[in-house]
Amino acid sequence: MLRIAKLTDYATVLLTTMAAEHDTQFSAADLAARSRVEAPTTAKVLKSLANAGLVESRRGAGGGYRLARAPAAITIADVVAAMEGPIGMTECVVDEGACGHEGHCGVQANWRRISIAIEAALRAVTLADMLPKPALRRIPIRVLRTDAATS
Amino acid sequence: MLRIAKLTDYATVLLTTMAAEHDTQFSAADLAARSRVEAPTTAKVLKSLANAGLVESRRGAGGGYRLARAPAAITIADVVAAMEGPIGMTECVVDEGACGHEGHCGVQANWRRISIAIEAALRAVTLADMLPKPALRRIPIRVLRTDAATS
DNA sequence: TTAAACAGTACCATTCCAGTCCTGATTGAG
DNA sequence: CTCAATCAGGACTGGAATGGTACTGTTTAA
Repeated sequence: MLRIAKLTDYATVLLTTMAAEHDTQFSAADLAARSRVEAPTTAKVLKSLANAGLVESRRGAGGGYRLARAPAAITIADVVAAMEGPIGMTECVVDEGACGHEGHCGVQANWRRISIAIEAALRAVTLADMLPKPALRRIPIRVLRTDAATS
Repeated sequence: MLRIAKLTDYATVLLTTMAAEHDTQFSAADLAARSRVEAPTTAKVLKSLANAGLVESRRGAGGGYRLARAPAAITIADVVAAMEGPIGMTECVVDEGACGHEGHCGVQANWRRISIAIEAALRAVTLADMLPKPALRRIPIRVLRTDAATS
């Protein structure tokens, strides 16, 4: 568990396909065929990505979609946020005041810090990294942790 | 989005309550009252936690629950796994072979690496860290990233 | 023997998600 | 100017998952 939505997964697949030729414009149907994602689903995902500004659309005959930025400038955090809204592990991280326990909840602040760490990890990976030429590299990411120690 | 389940959130609240006096035994009703989580929900969560081995239960009159290990030895990754199953951002990370796109999917391996990074972040935070005495400390976590560079 | 307390299961209502379809607006080409 | 290609936006539906709740059984201490 702790899954991203399927549509978010499809979004990464579609965007990665576009990133492979990132100044090309693709029609939704073309992208669906290349990515092997169902055409109606592809169209739905691309609309969301366009609304979020990750891809640019051109309407009309000869229209299509292209990446709005360079692959290295689009992060997985961007994609998740575009498809699912703001990243937050608990409701209270995103919708302040939505949880009746806020006054006496001891873990709220800690979940907020964890959420920030997760988002940082997702922001460290870009579409360029997702291209299928995997060679590994380890990079250190700073993760907030609560502990009785100095900053 | 990218939420943990509410029950997982409740689990952290209950466990944190227990961690505050971690060699004490609590009845489910007592914990519910202290944590202000509904009693039936509390009972349900504690059963899951007991099955996962994070808490130990004693049945019968005078029974109850206590932490199975020291708070510093129980991580948020443990709690999430206990409540929601193995941590994985996409289905194919957890259930190999469940996705029809496995042969031609270029992002699968990268999602696996991202999932591992997320899990590492969750494993870096323990119940002891969740106790409401927040003083921040930054620690570096190694996060796998795919990139055209050396290992 | 009895009451306290956990164990296991089953159930339901609600919400959410994935997938599809339809209609409308825009644009290039003939 | 007309038509076809293409995106935009919204509505709808079936199914699954979540979250709560309740009921029955088992164990244990007094």
